Amino acid sequence: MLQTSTRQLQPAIPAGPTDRLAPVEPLGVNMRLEADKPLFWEGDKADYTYKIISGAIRVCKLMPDGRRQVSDFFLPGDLIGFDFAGVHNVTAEAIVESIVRRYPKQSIERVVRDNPVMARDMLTLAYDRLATAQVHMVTLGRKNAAERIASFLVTHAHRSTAARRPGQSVALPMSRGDIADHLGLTVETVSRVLSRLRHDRVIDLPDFHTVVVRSWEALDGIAEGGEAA
Amino acid sequence: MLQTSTRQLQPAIPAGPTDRLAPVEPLGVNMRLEADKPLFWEGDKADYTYKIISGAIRVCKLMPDGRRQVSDFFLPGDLIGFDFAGVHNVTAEAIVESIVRRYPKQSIERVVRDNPVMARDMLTLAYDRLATAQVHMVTLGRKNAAERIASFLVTHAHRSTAARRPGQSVALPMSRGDIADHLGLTVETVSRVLSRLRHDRVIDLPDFHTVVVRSWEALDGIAEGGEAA
DNA sequence: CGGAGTATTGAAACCTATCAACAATTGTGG
DNA sequence: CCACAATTGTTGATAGGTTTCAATACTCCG
Repeated sequence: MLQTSTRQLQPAIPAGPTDRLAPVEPLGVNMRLEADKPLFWEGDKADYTYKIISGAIRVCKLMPDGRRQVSDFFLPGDLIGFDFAGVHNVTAEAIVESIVRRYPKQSIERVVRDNPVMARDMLTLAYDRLATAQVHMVTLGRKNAAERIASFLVTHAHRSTAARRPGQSVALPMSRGDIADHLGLTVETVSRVLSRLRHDRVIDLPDFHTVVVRSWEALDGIAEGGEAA
Repeated sequence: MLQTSTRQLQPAIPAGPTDRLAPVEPLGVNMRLEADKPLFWEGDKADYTYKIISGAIRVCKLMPDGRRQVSDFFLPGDLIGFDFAGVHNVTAEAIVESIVRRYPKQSIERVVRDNPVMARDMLTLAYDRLATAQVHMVTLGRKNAAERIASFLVTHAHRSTAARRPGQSVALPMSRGDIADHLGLTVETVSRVLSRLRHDRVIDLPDFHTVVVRSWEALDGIAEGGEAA
């Protein structure tokens, strides 16, 4: 289960104009994280919040018998670990070698307390996350394998790539297993559906970690169950 | 698909000691909602936030072809509709005849802006919701039918009932269809699993809307995949 | 009492998981 | 640099759990 790869992603969002952490930026410390190394574990005391500078992070929960659910993937510019309960309720791990900037939660909370605009921003961020989770619950609860994969590709592309033109290449830093655990499928099913999408000329798969989208319309249609899945 | 029942739930949480809305309480207006009537629709402008006084609310999303995912159920004392994006991203409907107290979102935002404690409370609330969603994603993505039903019963009981003793009766205001759409199953599967749990002496089903838990240990075990599901 | 809606139960079909084999890739060390 | 091992991904055959289709029972109300 260990990856020893050293492939690395370039930051898609350099710093972001809407950097909500500007006031605490000087308190941040950059950290380098090797592939598959944890940023924090579920149950850990939540003393820090992190901003992803480069790389990619997966956030997941484990069942006692090892079954895993990846709630979400995070890319450069994203903030994670902002758990207000004092304890992380998910585990965060690097997918590839990543750089994250760590901020003391205490200082963030202070800014939230002193700065109403910041407080509102943080609330907006929290509700954005919740909205994302609600959309993903539809995927997990009501979509078939093809619809799940198509939804994932569209969503992930939307987050990681600005353009959306035919032939657009989308980086998939995560493994098939990560995708499977995100979508409630097995690696075999993920692989089969991707192969079928390639066979149907919807996508190309130049290598394991790249998807070239040939038809966004087809992908959108499949994602929402509009056409033959 | 219409329920015409008039059964009604008594408030389990009368007002709550941790009533976060105390400062805006006077601005609230009570509303009565018939069973199956919407409180708001996905896409509606989010001008109000609501506190459930009595009854039960389901929050859901619909796919174009009618497939439905119920993200969560809410009971007396709960706050809903606190979408900061300005637009509701889910639909909320009464399950049974309910009383909800409506607050202008504007006034809540003002309190959040002026009162740091309130801001922090709202953030905590938002992250509690996110944590709940993350737990439910494990259920949707990685559990089988029996584990899903058991998880739901344990979670719902935890929210609606203080006690947790053998023979404890738990009210299920929602229909089998609501439960199915919450757990990513069909009504038939929900019915079958409940029948099986009754046959296995884990629960009793005196009527459609009541579950008597005979063994919490068994239910907990099944929920986490600990024993034969 | 009757009718509509809801819930239960059964049989068959289907989608995805499981098991298994193989291919491709990556990393290691001679 | 190449051979080898380990990991990851793909593809095939089969099995199994849940859905689908169908029939019946049960409630709630008019």
